Amino acid sequence: MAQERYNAPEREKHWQRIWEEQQTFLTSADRSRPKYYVLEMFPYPSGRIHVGHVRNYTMGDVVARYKRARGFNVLHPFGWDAFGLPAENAAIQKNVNPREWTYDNIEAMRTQLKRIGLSLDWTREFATCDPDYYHQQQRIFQAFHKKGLVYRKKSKVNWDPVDHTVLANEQVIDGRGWRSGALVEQKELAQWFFKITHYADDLLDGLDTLDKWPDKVRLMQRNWIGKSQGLLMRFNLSGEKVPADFGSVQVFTTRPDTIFGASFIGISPEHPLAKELAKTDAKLAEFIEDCRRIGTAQEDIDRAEKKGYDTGIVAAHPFRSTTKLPVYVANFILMDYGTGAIFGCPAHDQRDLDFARKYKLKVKAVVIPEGTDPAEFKVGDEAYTGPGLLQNSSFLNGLTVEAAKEEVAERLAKRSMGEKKTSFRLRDWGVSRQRYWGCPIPVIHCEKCGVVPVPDEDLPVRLPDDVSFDKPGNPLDHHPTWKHVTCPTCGGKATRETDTFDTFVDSSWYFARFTAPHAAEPVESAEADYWLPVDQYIGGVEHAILHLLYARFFTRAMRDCGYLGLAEPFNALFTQGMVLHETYFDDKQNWLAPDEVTIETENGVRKAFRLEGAREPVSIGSIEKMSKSKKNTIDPDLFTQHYGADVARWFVLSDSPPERDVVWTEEGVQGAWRFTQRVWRLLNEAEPRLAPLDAKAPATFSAPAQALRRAAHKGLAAVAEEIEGLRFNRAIAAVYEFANALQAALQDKATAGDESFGFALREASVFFMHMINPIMPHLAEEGYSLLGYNTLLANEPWPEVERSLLVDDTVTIAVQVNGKRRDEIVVPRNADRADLEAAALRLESVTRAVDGRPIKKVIVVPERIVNVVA
RNA sequence: GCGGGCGUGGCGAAAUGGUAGCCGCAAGGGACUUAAAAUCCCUCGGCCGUAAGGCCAUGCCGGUUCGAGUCCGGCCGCCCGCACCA
Repeated sequence: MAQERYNAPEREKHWQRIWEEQQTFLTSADRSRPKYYVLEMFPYPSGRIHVGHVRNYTMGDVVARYKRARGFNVLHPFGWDAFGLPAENAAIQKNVNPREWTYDNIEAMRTQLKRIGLSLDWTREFATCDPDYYHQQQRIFQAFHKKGLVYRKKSKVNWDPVDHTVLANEQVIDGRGWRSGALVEQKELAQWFFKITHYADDLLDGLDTLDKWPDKVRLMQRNWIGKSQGLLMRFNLSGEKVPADFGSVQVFTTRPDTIFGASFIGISPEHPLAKELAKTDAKLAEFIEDCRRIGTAQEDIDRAEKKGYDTGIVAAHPFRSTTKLPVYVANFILMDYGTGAIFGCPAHDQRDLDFARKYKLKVKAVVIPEGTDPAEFKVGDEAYTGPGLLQNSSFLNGLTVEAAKEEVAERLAKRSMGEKKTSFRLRDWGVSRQRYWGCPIPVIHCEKCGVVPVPDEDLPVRLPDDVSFDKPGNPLDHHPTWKHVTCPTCGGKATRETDTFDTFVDSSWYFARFTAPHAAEPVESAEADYWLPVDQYIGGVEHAILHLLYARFFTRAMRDCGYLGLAEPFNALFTQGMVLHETYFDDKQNWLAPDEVTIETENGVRKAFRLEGAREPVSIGSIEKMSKSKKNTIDPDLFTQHYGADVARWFVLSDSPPERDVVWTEEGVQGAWRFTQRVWRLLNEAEPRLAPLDAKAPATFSAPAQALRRAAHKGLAAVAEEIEGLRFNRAIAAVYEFANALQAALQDKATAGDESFGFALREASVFFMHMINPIMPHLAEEGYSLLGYNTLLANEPWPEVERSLLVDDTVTIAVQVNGKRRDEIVVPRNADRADLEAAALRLESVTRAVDGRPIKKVIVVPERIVNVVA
């Protein structure tokens, strides 16, 4: 064929210009069509897009383009999660202004993203650091405050004494600040909290309605909320050492039924009683200090041995006055959960058992599995936590675990020694950050009036631009003038709150703001009511808990403040996999980037060589998540300039299911690139043979024409179905399958001069462009234009398939003998059971396999299988 | 430790309880070419067999079923999440 190669980079620019000129992807105000809101999690503007972005945004774009073609009114917006630490780090390291740095990054990334050809409505773009956005966020805070959903309390933070800054858990490495290396201190600071626990039950119950979320994510949220029903029990204390005001200790338990198996009381090292005792007990103080040194990291706690300190105090058993329980301070009891105190029942709790064995405490089994002889039942190294009947338990003997729980609760309640209590693991959301680059918390601290919200007319509280990062600590705090204000209530001297919001606050309502991004209110009811919820939300599974839980909380809180009319923001959630790449390193353990090496295959073994210099051999490492530190990244921008966006879009969705990780390989890219060229070639071969644009459908189709039509209609239907299910890899397989059929049809000499084939070929070619359009929109427009159309494919509706062409007249079904496949037969689709049975029994292969045995029965499943049982 | 998921060709993968391996990648052979690239055609799970055909095969062992990659039970291995949560 004489046609030129498809010049993707050049043609892609062309079509992107046309789309932009014609405002093709502007959100329509048309309310007559059903709406569809597709959203991908917005990115942090780091400065460069990476391949993971390409995959994430392409997935959303495929859905958006497909739904548009299906007649939906689509909202597909984009924005920037633009507050956060990296901007401050850049300010410190490169002496740039965080605001300028951020907006420069946004500018650069927007340019890169536009080269991907995403069908976004860019008129709705905003960044969370836009004063307009954080202005509205401050107003939401005031509304939450008024509603009682916000409060201030003292809370522990990781404090870096050198940098004068609060550190996130991940910034504390081996107990030291990641930048300063200073030993991190635990410090109490007054912090702002959102009362997410107010919605704990609702957030939990709501999960049941989210049937289009991955079960995994729902389970993670359920565990995070961690609801448990239990009992608060009071134990009276006695002993010389009992401090004043500590006559009793409150314990939370989910196993009150095991009370007769109790052998000790355990309290957290941070429990008030422990702290009080430590004042006069130096050894205890030392023990508590030791516990603190274990740290808060999961790994450390896991590795730590269970340890306790006997306080010498004893607690009275509530039902058996002769039993006294020693009170231990124990390192495995968390102050944050329940009451920070437990009663230990070693036989039925593994941790208690480990503890009891170490300190030689009594282990008494009080629950035994039904049907087991109590005399035989022994607790060894494993606690028994299953169901069973109570024994050795006075009035509880013979009861089930459930009944015993009730009985204990009732008896204690009568004596005011216990009450039922539901506990949640979920804690209120601390939103204060001692940082500059975030949304200012709009309150003023006045010596006379206390905490005063900034009045609405004074909002927004803007971040000052003239900040200095010369000194350690929060620039807002040591800005010469910014924090000094007069109190809005009394007019006296006052200071601004210098904390800013956790950036998770910014991302907790942006999806709502997109429905009316320029409104003078946080949201515009009519718009929000029309567009919300998001119909399809797409993003990384790393946000499975925090971001998604906070957004669900915000939606409820905003509903209760009158902003929104719903509880659940995201109807369907999809979590996509990461993009991985092989790694390379030299003998000095220096990582090498993919474009610094060349791969050659010698005797079937892949070997890597350094491209520059002496071509020294280098090692091929494992396949890992693309990261700057391992240098195994691919720059989508460079890639797009060379191969085009369509190749990148096609490749990241091919091969692997979208929820799974995909490995970026040069071979895979080549395959995608070859396919774009093949599409172009096929179209150019087809074009001269197409029926004219205005040709009427012929009355009858030749066999090859009919076969092509079947392939086209089946292909189109398959692509539609797979995109609906977000199975993009399978959509791509269906396109390949159709392309193979089209190619075979074009090579078929019998079609020369066949008019009905020309018609079928036009139809098939048009369908072909529709099939690839969601994934390779530029090539699809180019091809559509080649076929003689002067409208944009992006505006064309998805063609209707003829259902009759989706089913074949004949089917091939397998014939089994005793469940083993022996043959296959081609039969009319509607052949009845008797015909199928007869056809199968006629087969020589069946006779041979039956080998003279009597036939017991024949299983016939029309259109599926015949199984002869002999 | 607890919870969840996954184990299928050389690789990524596909398969409403009904012909295991669609599609792609890699590999091998051939055509075209002065040559290469590109493209096109063929082969491609393993074993036995000249062939026809047969046997084995979805991590391992068992079960249910006419029929199991798929359902159930028990192991083994890998991955992910987490909360020592009373």
